[in-house]
Amino acid sequence: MSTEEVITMENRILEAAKQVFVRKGYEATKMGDVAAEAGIGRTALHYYYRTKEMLFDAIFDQLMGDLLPNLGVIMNEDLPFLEKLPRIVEQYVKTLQKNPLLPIFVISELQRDPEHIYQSVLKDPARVEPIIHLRTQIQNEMEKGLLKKMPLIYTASTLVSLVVFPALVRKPFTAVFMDGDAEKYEAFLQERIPFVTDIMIRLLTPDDHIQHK
Amino acid sequence: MSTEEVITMENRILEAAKQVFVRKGYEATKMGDVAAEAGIGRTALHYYYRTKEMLFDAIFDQLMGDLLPNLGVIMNEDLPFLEKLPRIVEQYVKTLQKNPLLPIFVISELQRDPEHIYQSVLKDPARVEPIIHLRTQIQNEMEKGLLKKMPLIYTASTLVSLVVFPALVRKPFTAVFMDGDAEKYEAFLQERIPFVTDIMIRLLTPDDHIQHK
DNA sequence: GTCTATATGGCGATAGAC
DNA sequence: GTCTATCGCCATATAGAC
Repeated sequence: MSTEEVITMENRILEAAKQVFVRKGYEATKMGDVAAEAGIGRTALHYYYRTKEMLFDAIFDQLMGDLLPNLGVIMNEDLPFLEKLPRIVEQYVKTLQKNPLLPIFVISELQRDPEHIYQSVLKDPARVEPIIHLRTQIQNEMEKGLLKKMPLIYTASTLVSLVVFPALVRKPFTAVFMDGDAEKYEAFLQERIPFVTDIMIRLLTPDDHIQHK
Repeated sequence: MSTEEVITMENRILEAAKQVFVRKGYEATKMGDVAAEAGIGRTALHYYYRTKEMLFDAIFDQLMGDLLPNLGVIMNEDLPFLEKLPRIVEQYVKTLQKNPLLPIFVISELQRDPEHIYQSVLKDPARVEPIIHLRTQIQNEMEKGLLKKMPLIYTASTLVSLVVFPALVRKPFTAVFMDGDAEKYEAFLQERIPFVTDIMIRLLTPDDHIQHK
């Protein structure tokens, strides 16, 4: 599947397009911007990709793929959910740190053209399966009393909110809480991993295991 | 401050502009879109607002103001933080429900032109004061041992993540978890208020008050 | 004060030169 | 296969009519 990174014009363009589209969003990106980033003329770009939409489609799937790297592997491991959880959070946070602009890009695209995202995720079973598997596991463990019973959306929304949102508001939070020191904020995101894990564990541990009141 | 809502052409345009800018974002909004929404000719709009930027500036502050309505009042009340918290969460969630598209609009603008947001928030002391006051209160109560000690950003990021993110991903979450039933999702956001409050309270209650291990 | 005809510029796309 | 000259459209902006 990996064709050893040949440095063709195509690849240079795709790399440039990824950068620019993610940084500025679809609407604000002009073909000229991508051309400049790739170091070619504005109209020359049209030889390789006849329309803006085609160029965008070419990079979109790759970008989506960046978001679920080793995550699928972890989700499929044969461990109780509460033991998987720390590794899921860690992997999730680190993936978002490696792709700092991706969350806002996805959110924006979700607004501009929701179907596009849905299709991209749904068309590849490798992207859906781990999630389905995890959902089934959670529901099973709730049945067995290993996890506190609650509608799945409570679990999902809490986990995703806690992990994704701080990455999404990186810029303003860095400005407000870190005096603009970007590295300090990245360090915070790291330190925060066990903190988030802890919240989730407390949330999902059945009452009879911890509570006493 | 409220000049009794005169229905002038100006007001119609501002109302139209708010709608369209929030729905489509700055880049994707064309002057013609706003004109159509206001029911006037495309070029006629330029009489009232010479440039797109000027029109945008005219509505931007109003939009920001929508986000902090009664929230300031609550923040300034003279109650222990843990008792304020339920009301803050409730007010916050309800404000975001009344302005469903605002969160994503703000996030997008934050990417496009961060300074603009900062200025808008900072220039009005009424918008900053309650936050400063709340911050001071939290720090005081942590000193006194009424709240568990932790860096402020942990408290802030957790609260804001839990409240804002689910509103931000309304669309996809409704599609995935509610079979597209928008009302069910809004109901979920409501039910979720005590759930979020609970997480925050557990997070901030000092160990010696609840733990026994 | 309200609106329109027209100018100006930029962007995406095509046809065709090297 | 690689790139450029050029077209045509659409959006913003202005000058000026009613």
